[in-house]
Amino acid sequence: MSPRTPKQFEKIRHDRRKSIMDTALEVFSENGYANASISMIAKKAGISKGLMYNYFKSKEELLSTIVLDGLNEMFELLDPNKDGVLTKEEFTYFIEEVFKLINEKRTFYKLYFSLMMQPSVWKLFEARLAEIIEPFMKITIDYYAKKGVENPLLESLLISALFDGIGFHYVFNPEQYPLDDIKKLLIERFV
Amino acid sequence: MSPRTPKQFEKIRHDRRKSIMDTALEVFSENGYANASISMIAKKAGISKGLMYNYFKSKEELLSTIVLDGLNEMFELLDPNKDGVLTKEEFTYFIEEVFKLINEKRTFYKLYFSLMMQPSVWKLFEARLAEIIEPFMKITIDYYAKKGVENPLLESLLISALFDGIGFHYVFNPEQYPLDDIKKLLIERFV
Amino acid sequence: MSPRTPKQFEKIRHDRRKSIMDTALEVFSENGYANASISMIAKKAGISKGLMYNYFKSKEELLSTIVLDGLNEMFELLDPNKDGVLTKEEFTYFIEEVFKLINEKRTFYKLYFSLMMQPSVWKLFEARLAEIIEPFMKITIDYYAKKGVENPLLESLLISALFDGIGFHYVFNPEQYPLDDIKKLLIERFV
Amino acid sequence: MSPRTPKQFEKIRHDRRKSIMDTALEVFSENGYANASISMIAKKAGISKGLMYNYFKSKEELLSTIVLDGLNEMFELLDPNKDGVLTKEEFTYFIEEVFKLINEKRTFYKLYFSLMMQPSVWKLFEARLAEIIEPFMKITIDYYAKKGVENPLLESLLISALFDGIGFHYVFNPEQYPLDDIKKLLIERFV
DNA sequence: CATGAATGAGCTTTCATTCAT
DNA sequence: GATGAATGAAAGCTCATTCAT
Repeated sequence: MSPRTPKQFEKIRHDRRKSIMDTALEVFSENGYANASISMIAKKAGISKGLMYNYFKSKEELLSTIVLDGLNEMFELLDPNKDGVLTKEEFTYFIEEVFKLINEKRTFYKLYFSLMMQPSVWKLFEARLAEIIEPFMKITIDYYAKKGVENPLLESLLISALFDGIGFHYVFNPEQYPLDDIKKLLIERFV
Repeated sequence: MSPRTPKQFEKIRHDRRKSIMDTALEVFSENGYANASISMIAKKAGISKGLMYNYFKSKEELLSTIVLDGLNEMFELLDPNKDGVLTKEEFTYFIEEVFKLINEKRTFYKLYFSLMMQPSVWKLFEARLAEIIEPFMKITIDYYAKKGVENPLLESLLISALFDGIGFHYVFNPEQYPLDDIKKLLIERFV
Repeated sequence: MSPRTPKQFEKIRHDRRKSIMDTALEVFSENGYANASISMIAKKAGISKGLMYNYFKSKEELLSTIVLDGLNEMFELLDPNKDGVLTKEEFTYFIEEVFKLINEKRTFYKLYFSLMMQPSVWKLFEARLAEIIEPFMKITIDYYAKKGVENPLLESLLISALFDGIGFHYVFNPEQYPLDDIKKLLIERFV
Repeated sequence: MSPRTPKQFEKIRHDRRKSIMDTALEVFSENGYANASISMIAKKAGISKGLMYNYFKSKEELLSTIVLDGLNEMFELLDPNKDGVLTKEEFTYFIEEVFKLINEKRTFYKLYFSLMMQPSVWKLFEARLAEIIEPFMKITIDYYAKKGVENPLLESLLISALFDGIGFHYVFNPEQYPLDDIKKLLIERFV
């Protein structure tokens, strides 16, 4: 039982931080930000309220960390990282990724939607989201332009509206939504 | 000098009630239900907090009155009232109506989205909304079936996701969204 | 249809006043003073809140008028008005009167008990009540003294405690309380 | 320096809880439940309003804890715990106990009376009180039956009315009430 | 590092009272 | 006289945040 090394301490801190964030995401997403209390989160995470403030300096910072983290994951998942060109196969793959995202990050997505509707809160994340949406729009516009679609921008707006609309409906009623069929249809129709 | 007649009282009540509801819709929509306080609403409506409760017996009743009223208007705007058959022209007209709705009731639409994300609150309105959505789904499914589309249900889900997605994006950034162009494209593509 | 005479106006005022007081007594007694609202009373009395304030300048004044009036009635019912001497028959009659009072003024009695327990409110009526209790005590003490009871004061305290205790129990559970039997026993035992 | 141990926390909680209950009993008893505000209690107890709700989840729970606690003490003080038979000495002792109770728990007794008069609140405690009153009635009825009194139930009602009536008067004016003399008289007369 | 008691601002709601008509 | 819309103070309660230990 030698004393813990600094690295071990850091790992403990990191793990705890992650566990708080996971718990908080769940609680925020379930109850809405305003209705979720720090007490609930702390209890569910198995720590004291005081300790929470050791990891996040306010409820708002906790939220914003969660959201920015989530957006970063989104960014990574969606980041094509391919220098400009998007083939048909790549676009198909891309859509698959979007749907994987919708499905895997359902909880996050729910929170994201609920925040989006509150300008007062949303302002915090708008900029970061733009960083994700912009390349997404650019790459699809390029794709449609190359494909010879009449108005690539509109086409691109259409498919992004579809992504959000589908995500919205799915998150709202995940059990009965035919997500896979919709995905296939989308690939048929929009690739 | 002479006391107010019942008719005068009724007018006062009606006007005030309307003004409270209008203000509240704005405040709820801007801040989310949970974040909007009765104080904010009262101040913005230029009345005392107490008076609110002369008109609505709770914050929840205020919300629910606003939402049900809005859904009723939606219902009237969208109610096809055509016994079963939907021609191409009618469907075009129908889409026009939906976009008119999105545009005119922007504030309400925003509130509607934000509530959808909070199951605890949403339960209050689910039933009424179903009455609107159900005939909408039915009529579009029928339309696509008659048109010979392979999977009418999926097609219908697709277009309803589009409506919500577009509404979502438009509400979010109404100045720059090319709503009319999108509408034209939608009619071209989905009618 | 000649215009109403001043006397008629006065009668209207008097009747209305009485009706407000009766209603208020009921409402106060049923709900307790603090839980009874002016709105409830006005509605139940069939008049507007504003008019209430035409008859009583505050809720407290309404209460105090009711209580003092009730105490006056008590006073009249119990006032022996017999110059000093109290025969056995008169004492029996007196006890009959007390029980009649308990029974007839059940509602008032309930209010009276509930107020008695709140020093802050009670102070208002203490003096008037003393005027009633004092001759009551005096006359019973005299009675017992003449009868040769060892300690007339104690005996008098005992019977007045009994009156209140019985009233208390009866008011609390009027259906099952054997008021008449208790009265007979009391006369047997204490006259 | 070192963090507080669970035992220390428990002591803090226990002490504070007791202090709040003591203060609240006084305030409720002095002003009546409805007229006593949490603010008053908190101020008198020297704590913030918020803290109250760390210890009792509502005003009603605070009241009900106090009353049930008091009734339990009553129960213990009065619980005969003697299997059926009640001798003359035991009955005397029993009356002594009742008077001790009236005297020691004056504040509680006052609250108890004031609550009794408000059916809406009283319902909460009725059942527990019945547990106390029932054996009390039973044991005295048995006693009087054995003694050969003509109507033991009436006799029992009489003495319980006396207990309440005396308590009532004593609580109302404790300084001048000859509680001991009354007690002696009661024992002479009713044992 | 960890705890949870404690605070205080702000929330929803109620209601006696006023007053323009 | 009569109405009820309107006010404002105060109630019960919640919760993010602080801090002594």
